[in-house]
Amino acid sequence: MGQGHPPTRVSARPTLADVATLAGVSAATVSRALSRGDSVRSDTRQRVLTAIEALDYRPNRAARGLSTGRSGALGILVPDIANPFFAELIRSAQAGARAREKVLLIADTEQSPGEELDLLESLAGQVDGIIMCSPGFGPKPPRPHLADVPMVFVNRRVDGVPAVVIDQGAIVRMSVAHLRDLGHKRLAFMAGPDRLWSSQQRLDAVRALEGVVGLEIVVLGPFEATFEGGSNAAEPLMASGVTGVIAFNDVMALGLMARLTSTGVGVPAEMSVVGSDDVPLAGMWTPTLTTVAAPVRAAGGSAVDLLSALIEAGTPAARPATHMPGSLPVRRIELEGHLVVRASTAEARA
Amino acid sequence: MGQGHPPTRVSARPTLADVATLAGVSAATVSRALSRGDSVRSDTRQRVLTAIEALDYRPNRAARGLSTGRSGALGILVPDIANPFFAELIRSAQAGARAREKVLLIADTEQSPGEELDLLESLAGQVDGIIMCSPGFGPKPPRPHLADVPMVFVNRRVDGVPAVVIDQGAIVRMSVAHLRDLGHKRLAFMAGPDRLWSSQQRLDAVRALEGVVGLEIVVLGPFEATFEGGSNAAEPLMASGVTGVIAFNDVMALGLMARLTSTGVGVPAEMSVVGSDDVPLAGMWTPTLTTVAAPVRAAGGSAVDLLSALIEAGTPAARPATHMPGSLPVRRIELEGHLVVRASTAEARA
DNA sequence: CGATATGATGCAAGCGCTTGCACATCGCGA
DNA sequence: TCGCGATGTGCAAGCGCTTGCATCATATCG
Repeated sequence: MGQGHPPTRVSARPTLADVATLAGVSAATVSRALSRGDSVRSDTRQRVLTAIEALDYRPNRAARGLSTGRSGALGILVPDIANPFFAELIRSAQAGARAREKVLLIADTEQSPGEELDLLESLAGQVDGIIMCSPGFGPKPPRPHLADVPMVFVNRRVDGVPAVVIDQGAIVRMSVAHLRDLGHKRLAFMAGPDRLWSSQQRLDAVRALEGVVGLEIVVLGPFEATFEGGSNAAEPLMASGVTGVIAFNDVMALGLMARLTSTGVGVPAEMSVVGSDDVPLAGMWTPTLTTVAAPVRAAGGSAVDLLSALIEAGTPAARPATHMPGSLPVRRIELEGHLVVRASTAEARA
Repeated sequence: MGQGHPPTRVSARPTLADVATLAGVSAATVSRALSRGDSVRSDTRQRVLTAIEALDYRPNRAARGLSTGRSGALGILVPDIANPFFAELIRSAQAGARAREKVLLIADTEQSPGEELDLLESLAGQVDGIIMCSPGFGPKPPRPHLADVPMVFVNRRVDGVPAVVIDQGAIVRMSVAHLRDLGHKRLAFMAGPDRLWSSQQRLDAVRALEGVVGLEIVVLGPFEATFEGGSNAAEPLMASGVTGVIAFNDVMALGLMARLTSTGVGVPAEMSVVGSDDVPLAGMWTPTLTTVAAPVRAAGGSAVDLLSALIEAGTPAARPATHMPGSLPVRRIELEGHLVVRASTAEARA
């Protein structure tokens, strides 16, 4: 390509130049009218806009990208698309991206840490910034050239990397308060995998609560953050002699309830169960699950906002905060969930 | 951008030219070594490859795209990312895309037909081809300029548009055969939404089966293809007096079972239930669900294959089959699922 | 009323790559 | 020995856009 067609433009898509011609201005003006609408007289812009409309012109992203050095794409790395939590996160991120006329590249690590690095690298080459929802590898992005692409974490706090986090302590406190209000005295906390930041945070919150609220909390686990993991918790749970349990997330709670029910333990009659996230299934299960709804949509949107700000600022996330103090965007957004009371919790037996 | 830096290249990413210099050849040669490896002497290519390695060079997609007119991206339009069926489809499509060094742009219509058109249009501008899994609008892509981008449908048959379909008749036949083998004489078929191609196909298959296999099949519905939709089918189902039911998909089957169980109807003791798709949840439910597993991974992979072939052929899907007969790629791929027997089906009561 | 600051527009270069064509080189048969 | 087709490389144009600078028209001031 790139060679001299004899000037037989058949019916190719219109270009900037076509618009310019029709509007009677130069390509530069059209370009400016499109980007920073200022610096073009408003009647000129009007003419340009009309021409664009008339030709049904749409800018060529590749050309723009080549010129600006930005692809107009954002990447998001998740551990599992099928997980409703991440599916929802993706949706909201996508909505945010669309609103900014950017596209979202989704990479699914399928829970594999090895894959994760690979994907991260290949993403890094194609996008202007990355939203990391995958909790896989250690605290620092390993390969040096990755440091060049702005990045924000979701539900993971790493020194100096901007993040959107859901307040894990609040989740625990809400759950505990709910159960306490129902008269439960002895509670269990079903821990998720140690490697998850959110899991550690919850544990910390639990520990901070032990004793001080006049009830006993026993920690079970860790268990895998899956349906199966939840099932596996049933036995130790029953052995612990508590009347209420707080699960690390809904899927585990569901697994737990399934096992409980099938072994003849009544929920909530004999055991109250609280989940976390409020996945759609939580409202469909029998019994429906009391849970702390995660502000997922907000999280996705915020992540995109934050990332965009970072990109705008041309800040490769790791730049030392020496120069231009104060000019950096917010580097951390904290969100809070809310309790959704359903049928899996009830008053403690007298 | 695009302006004369005083030649102070700081530490920008290496370009083709850098590689060329290091390898002692021209940029053209490097380019050729990278694309069609023939037409370059093998020792030359070796030198080029070494240089690439040394510089950790990676081609700039925008530049390539601008030059070739191809973005190297594929689009996939799904009605719901969170639906495990589509999540899996996306995964396999993504794997296929990756293998071809292409990226996958995912668009989620969130079940809204209006949104769908919008998304389709905006996708069309950014990708080389589209995989349509969303069953929304009528038989023909509406806007004319969409006809320019190659497209393949999944589980939807449209005149002249290439497609990957899962044999719906086979699903019905397997399910029926299974129940018949268990001694059931009167069966119900729980229909999905009329607008779905797959739903219509199943209905046709059911009708074709009525009578001929010596059993009675009553058709219920249509119901929405959701958990709730399944629940709603419980009442008419019990009224129909059958002993076995074939649900349009797993999610509906699960909804049905939940309602059945909660109203005291034993599954499978009093009612055998067969689903379709084999979503992960099917194996976790109580009781576990007998279902016809859909060859989803194969479908995703095939869709990418088919689409790539189409793109390669430069065939905008609608070109009349006049010239170059036989040179067109396969236009339809048919896949078959298989029965997974679990605990939701049992022998008919004597 | 001429000099000057200001804002709007055009010019043209260049982003990093692909590719048609021209050219050099080689081996071969005549 | 020369001519000739292959074969392998290089040249340079151009993909559609952005943007620094020059230019020009207009508003502002002395």
